[in-house]
Amino acid sequence: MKEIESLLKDSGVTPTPVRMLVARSLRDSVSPLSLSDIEAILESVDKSTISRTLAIFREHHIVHSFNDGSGSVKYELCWSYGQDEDNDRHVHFHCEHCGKTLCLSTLKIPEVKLPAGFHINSINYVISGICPDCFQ
Amino acid sequence: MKEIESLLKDSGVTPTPVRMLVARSLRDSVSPLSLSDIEAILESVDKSTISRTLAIFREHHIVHSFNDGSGSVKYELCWSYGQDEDNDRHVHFHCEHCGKTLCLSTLKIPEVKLPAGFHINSINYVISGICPDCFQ
DNA sequence: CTGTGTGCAAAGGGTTTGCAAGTAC
DNA sequence: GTACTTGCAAACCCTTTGCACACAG
Repeated sequence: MKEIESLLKDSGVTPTPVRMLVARSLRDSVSPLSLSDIEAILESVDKSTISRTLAIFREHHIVHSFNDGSGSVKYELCWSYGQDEDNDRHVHFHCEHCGKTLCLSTLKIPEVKLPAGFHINSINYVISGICPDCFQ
Repeated sequence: MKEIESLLKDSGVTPTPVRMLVARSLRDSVSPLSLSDIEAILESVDKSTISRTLAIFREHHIVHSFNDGSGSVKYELCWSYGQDEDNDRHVHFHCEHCGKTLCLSTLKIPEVKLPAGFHINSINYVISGICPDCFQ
């Protein structure tokens, strides 16, 4: 597992205590987290600071964000940093019952052939439904 | 082109003037619209009414909504009403420059094979990038 | 008279910004 | 001292809700 501190440094971000905490929360979570998820985990850190931290992380491609339809944006670490860029293009599953968003890292997003002239930055592939835990 | 009035009636929704206007806005737009897009088109109609109208449309599967990452939910008519359900599972493209979201109706969302136990309700496939008009 | 539909104002949630105090170099 | 980081409060955007009036059957 990559060291959080060197991940930040290598990305050109000063590893302050708060930034380490935010990055560690994301690393230790089994699923992507929203700003308020992180706020709940790091009780002592202000949400505005978390917001700014996540913005910095995004600019430096330490995290990527996506919208799972839950109403709040979710963040996860870009572990593909420095590797094959496509490593982070995987499918997410949003459970409409428990509200969790799962990261199906083994499922790569199938690409489609766009008409000429479109330039792709990122792809958001979210499946909504009921997860195995919630399906009785 | 299907008549708006019969679309509403057939779906069990009373075709009031405001509802017709909202449905027509969606039908006449080349791209999916947000609540505030519709509010801007229908200057005289209150946003709360539009919000309630869209909620009713959603319940009756007259429109479907999705999140393009722009910050506001986009709506479009379900033209596949009464037909093959998968007709509406197509790809969207969100331009990060002009902010428009295009509906690539010819591109069906490629499906992935989920592990057992997941139950799919809907799939959201949005590509973000620069559209041909904005790419110099 | 009773249902339903609508507009206005206000509240709600999620996120960001202004500003001032604190910290590191 | 200078630049960066943080917390608090307030603002912001988008959407929904409460309430009262209007209208149709």
